[in-house]
Amino acid sequence: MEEKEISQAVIGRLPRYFRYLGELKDSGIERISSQDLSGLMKVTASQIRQDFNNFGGFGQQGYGYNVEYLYSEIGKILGLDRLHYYIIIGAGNLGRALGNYTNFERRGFLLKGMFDQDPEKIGQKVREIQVRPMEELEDFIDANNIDIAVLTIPKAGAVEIAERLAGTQVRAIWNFAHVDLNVPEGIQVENVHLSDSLMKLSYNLNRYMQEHQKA
Amino acid sequence: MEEKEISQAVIGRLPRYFRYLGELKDSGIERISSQDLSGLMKVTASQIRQDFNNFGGFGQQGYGYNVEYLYSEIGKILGLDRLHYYIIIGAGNLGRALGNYTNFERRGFLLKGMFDQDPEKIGQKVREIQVRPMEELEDFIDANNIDIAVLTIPKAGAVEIAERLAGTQVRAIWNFAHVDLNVPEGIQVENVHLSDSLMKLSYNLNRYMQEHQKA
DNA sequence: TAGATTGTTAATCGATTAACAATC
DNA sequence: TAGATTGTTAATCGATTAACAATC
Repeated sequence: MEEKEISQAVIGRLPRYFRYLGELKDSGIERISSQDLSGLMKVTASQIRQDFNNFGGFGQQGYGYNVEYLYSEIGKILGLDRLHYYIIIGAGNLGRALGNYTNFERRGFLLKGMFDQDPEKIGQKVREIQVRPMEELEDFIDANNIDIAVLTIPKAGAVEIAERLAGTQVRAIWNFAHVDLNVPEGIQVENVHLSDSLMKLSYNLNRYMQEHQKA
Repeated sequence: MEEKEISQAVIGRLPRYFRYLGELKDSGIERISSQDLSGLMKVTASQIRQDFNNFGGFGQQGYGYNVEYLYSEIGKILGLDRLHYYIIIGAGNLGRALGNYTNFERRGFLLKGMFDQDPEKIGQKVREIQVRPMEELEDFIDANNIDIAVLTIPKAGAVEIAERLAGTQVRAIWNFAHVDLNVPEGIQVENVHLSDSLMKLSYNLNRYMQEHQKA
């Protein structure tokens, strides 16, 4: 069933290519060589060509890559050519912040619902979306063709909610809870562990200061 | 000046070790072998031992690792044994969400100030912290021993603000703006590109669906 | 002591970079 | 055609895993 199986290292670089190509496109640039893109993005031209060739040849010898075409192809690879309906579970600060972040809509990610277990929060509005009680989760997912769930609840409840989601048609969880979810294969999980990221920054900060004998 | 230079792959795993060890500690477990930790964390025992040995031997043959000791050592490596004062630049939804996230305080990251250029936002409060105008940035950093700046502003202004920060004592930028900052070496940048993360999830979701011929 | 488990070296695997023939 | 630049193979580099001697 598997195709060639692209490594996650490559996938992880695609959004950045997509961003740079979008900017090139917006500034009216028609074509670009791997060499020029390399200079811009500070990665090797070799890596750029290898990465793109994982998906078949997008370029042309002697010419380079057509910016608009490449942009659109990478968008397709990333699944941005179709709509995704998502819900946010957890209407706390972070959940509401993400719910208000309208940029995702531009990429085809449409917020359909928000959920929380706190009676205080139920009924509150984020943009046009009303916060719903957790009891309605499964029915709502069914009725609204939800395929992505964003988890912005404390770690305590996250594992259990992930299990509930596994029983629905949701096939992707964007997990902001600071815990590793254990979901059946077939459900994709992308973790955003903010405190891990902060600790990494802290490590690099402290190491640099030590190496340079700061006060 | 460089020491052994630990790879970022290893650094990236430290916070997760730290989290698991904290949980083990909290449940009263005194010691653990790389093998048992391996089962728990779903990484190889070999990798665990290699990772820890980058920093010198924390274990003991025939015994394993003392949970409390290892936890505290990794904390030190991550720089969590000292206080970090940080500011948030950009008092929008995300900035306020992060400002309200009190868990960082427990790790020694103390929010000292918030900044925004929008006159509407200036004076607003997040916890005890009042949002300040951008003009006060440099003086405030100086006066309050800030070493970390969190950037939660739109990409348009981020590059310029990063340049301003480069002239201050700030030595680490936690960047949520969707743009690559160009700072002098010596300033650490950790990017959290949420839309990149969402696109990665989208890729994996779509690939899986295609492979499994969903409707 | 015998058993367990680390620390560390060696082997493997995968990802990145270099090189160059194919070709526009 | 000559020049440019890809696509792709080969070489290198780094990270992960396996193996085992050291040692608690």
